Amino acid sequence: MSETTVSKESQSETRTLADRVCEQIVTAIVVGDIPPGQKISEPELARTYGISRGPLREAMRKLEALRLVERKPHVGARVVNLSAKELIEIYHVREALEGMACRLAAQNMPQEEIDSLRTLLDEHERSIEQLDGRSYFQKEGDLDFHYRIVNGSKNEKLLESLGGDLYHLVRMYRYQFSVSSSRPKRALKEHRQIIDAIESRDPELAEMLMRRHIGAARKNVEDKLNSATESRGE
Amino acid sequence: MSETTVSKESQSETRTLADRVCEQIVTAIVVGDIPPGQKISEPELARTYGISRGPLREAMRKLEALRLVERKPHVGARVVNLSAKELIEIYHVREALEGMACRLAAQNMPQEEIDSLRTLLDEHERSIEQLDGRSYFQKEGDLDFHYRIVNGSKNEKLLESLGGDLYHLVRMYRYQFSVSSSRPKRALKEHRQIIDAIESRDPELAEMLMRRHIGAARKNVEDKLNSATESRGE
DNA sequence: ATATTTGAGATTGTCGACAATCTCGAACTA
DNA sequence: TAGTTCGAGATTGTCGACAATCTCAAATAT
Repeated sequence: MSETTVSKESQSETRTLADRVCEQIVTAIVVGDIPPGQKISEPELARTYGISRGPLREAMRKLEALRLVERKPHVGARVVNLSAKELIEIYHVREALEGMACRLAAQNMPQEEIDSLRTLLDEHERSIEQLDGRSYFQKEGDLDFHYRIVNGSKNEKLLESLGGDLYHLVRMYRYQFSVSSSRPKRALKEHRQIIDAIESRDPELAEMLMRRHIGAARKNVEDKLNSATESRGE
Repeated sequence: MSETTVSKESQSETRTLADRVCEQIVTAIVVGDIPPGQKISEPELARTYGISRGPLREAMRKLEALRLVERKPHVGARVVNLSAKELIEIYHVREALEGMACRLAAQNMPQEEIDSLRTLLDEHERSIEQLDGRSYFQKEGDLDFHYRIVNGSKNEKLLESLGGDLYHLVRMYRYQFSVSSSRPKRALKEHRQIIDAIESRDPELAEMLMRRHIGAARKNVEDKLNSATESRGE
């Protein structure tokens, strides 16, 4: 798991057992080891991770807060199964939220963070040219970029809303459908345009570019979903 | 507590003990019975509500997800104490999110919900004229309006992001600072303008009015906070 | 043969107790 | 006297067991 997408409390290594297991389960769900829609048995998972049901239940609560599992009283927990509609909804929310984040980043992001982000984009470019690192960067690197923008907005509540749960869902979707952004070079170019606008301290342009960028990603997702469903005759 | 601001799982009366207690604590925190910054003792709260520590800990997890309490491992939980900065941040997030919600509502809100919302606004007007019901509607009624708009957007993820935690924080703040919206009549007028735009199926206008409405509310909050802090010489 | 009911099995919710960790005041030292 | 160290007390984290509830298949009735 990439460190930059993880909230700050991970720095203290004396985290509680429930928190560590929760993080493990998050990864297991995101990468598909525990498939969507899978019913979760508490005793079974507790044995799997070698802990008791107490901490595991706490972890489940946290997963529920992250919208990665849904629980019904006296029935049990299931891993979420994103519908196409929900996935599109998430992109709409991101459009609004990250649009604002980008505008704020153009006002508040420190120069050093901008420089660091440019370095990250250079790494992305290299990993696109040499295809071996490709899958990682397409899956996680893109969200790293977006996370840093939101972080640069210096709006804590915005970071909570986006990073709290939406990003995990997006990550899960990408692994689940193994979607590689159709044109990584184009995405990289758009990322560069966005960081340019931020460095120019041009809030309106930055917001517009980010909204367009996410909108394009949404359209890409819609197309893939459509072609997938109609080929399955659904 | 107003029923309309509560998520749908409350319909089944066979909720789990932890969920019911959680709801009680939410109310206690929002209305200030448990003041912001207060340290929460698990055994004490468990005795207060007549339950064991198990369910109470689950309730605490849920409260943490609602951003109403903050927990540190091996230290304990405290009720959040919103800083002025965070409060303003919340209004910014609402501006972006509810702006989009309003645009979507103009496209998707069923006519019957629009009619129902107009009825609600009539009630608000009556409660403003006769001052006795005033405090309730200023505290909760306004959020009822906003909640219905978001609900009318028919975007589930949007509802989760806004209704999940932000609204509770706004409610808490209003009770805590006992802020009455400075000009309830003006707010009511703006609400009517917004619902008009939605019924006219004019997404751009609806979004613009909502953003302006929340922006004005934010400015109002900023002014109150500034006058409050400078009078205290902080 | 289909629909309804019932009951065994498993799962979740709840509880009390023990262990690990932190807090904070008192004793001690420079 | 001020600063530091140490330990008693309280609090949180973890565990295993019991009770309440749901699931689902088998048996019965129509």
